[in-house]
Amino acid sequence: MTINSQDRLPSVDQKVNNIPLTANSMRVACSQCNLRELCLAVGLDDNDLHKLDDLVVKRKLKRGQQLYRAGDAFEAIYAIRTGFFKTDILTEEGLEQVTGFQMAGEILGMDGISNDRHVCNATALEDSEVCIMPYDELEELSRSIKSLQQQFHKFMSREIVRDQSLMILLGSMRAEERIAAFLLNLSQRMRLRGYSASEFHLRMTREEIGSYLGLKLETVSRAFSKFHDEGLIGVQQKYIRILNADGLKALLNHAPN
Amino acid sequence: MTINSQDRLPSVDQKVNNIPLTANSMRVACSQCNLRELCLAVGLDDNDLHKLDDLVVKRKLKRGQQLYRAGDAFEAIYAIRTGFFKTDILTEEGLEQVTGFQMAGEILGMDGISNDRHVCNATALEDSEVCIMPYDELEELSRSIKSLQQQFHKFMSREIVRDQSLMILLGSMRAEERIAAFLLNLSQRMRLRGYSASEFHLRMTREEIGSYLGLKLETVSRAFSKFHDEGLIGVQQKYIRILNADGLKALLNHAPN
DNA sequence: CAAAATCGTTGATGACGATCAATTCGCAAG
DNA sequence: CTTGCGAATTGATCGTCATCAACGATTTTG
Repeated sequence: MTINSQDRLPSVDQKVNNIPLTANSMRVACSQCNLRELCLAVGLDDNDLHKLDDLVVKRKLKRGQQLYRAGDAFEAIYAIRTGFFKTDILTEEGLEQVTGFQMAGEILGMDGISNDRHVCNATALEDSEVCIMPYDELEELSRSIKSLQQQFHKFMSREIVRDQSLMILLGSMRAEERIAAFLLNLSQRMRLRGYSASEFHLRMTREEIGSYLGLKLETVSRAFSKFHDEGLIGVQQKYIRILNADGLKALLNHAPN
Repeated sequence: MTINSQDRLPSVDQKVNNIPLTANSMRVACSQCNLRELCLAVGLDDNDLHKLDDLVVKRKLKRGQQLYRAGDAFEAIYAIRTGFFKTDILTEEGLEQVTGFQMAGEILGMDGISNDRHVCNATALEDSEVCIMPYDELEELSRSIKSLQQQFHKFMSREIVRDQSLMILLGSMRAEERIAAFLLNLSQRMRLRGYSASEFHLRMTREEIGSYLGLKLETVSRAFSKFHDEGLIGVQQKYIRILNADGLKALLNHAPN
């Protein structure tokens, strides 16, 4: 959680959005990205896709590196090409609160638009690659490309809806329901990306899951063990198998409160 | 909570965005609105302001009327001119979960952009007036007016940030901290609008506050009573006076967990 | 490979807030 | 004025999850 100067790339030579164009940050073509159906590029024709290409730059991050930090000047939003991230906020008392986990095709950084500064930290939980989209250029381009504008607005709105689902989870579900919902959500997002929905590696710790769900790590661990005993899931540390998805879903419905 | 057919305006004559242009829904000038510094119109010059005027229509709602419902087709976003609203979602089990309280100058409806349908209900908690901004026209106009585009993006981003603050509240604060934070937030927003920050009427019930904060109504009531006994606030039903704002703030800081 | 550190599991106990219940208050309608 | 109803308050009890603590497993580091 301490700030490591290595997390930041040195400032040299040619730069795009303050990131040097070196081996780990280079031009990339949206037109050839296999995520373009998940990403901002949805629905763009070839011509427009090339315009988007012109403003996108790639950057690689090692596990543990931060993409941006709370307080950083807001310059760009980021589309995840590969890898896995968490976003978190340090509360007044210095406690970390995780606000989300993001995977390929999802957009990071939109929280920064409101005040020209990021309000949360974004950290790679595994080696990852993002597309940097300088915000002022994106704004300009989206004034001339209607479907880009629409897509961008949909992404922002989706973030709002996502946050509200989490509010409901935090405000009305009990511990085991939250965990079940969390696992099902992850599973669903894996499926959407063509990965197995029934087995995957968690990239985050129990503590991070707990922080995200408003629970303590012990509670998360206990719920995993209980689900395991009931044959709902298989658990081996971070390797999870969903054995009975319907059983998990059943936990969500008849909430006692 | 039941759906009352009176809530919907009848369909007659000339209509804008499916709302008839009658006494309670008429044209209005952003250029002369005293909220324009809070609203989407921030930073527009006179010329652009008039273009915005052309697409905005006003609508009045009585207390208890719904502006839109979950599942409704998304057609417009709404700026509150006067009054007070709540947004809520009905969970699977039929429980109401309040997702926000909105007052003059705030924007409603942005959740609908992502799927072309609203995901929550918006209900007037007192007689209110909103500006209807048809979304496709707003999108088009914001392609030609840069500062409108920027302002709109900031509003969406602000909504994301707001939701995340609430996630932190729900995920990490105890009951009394939540209530204190809630009162201070309301107070702050009243001040911003030129009202007294130290005394105001709550427009929502204890149950709605509880739903918003992830608490039961009894817990809300008890916290109010306790704060009252400690001289932090004055409480007479829905009439609240903030007697010791610093005392309330102090509750937020040294959180035991 | 050993040592250290991080992460995860499990048990025992207790606190916070939910739940159940009774009463009071305020307001609208008859 | 009375009646009725929703909203709010207050008390008593209970359940869920946090906390404290010990141990085990896994990964990292020198």
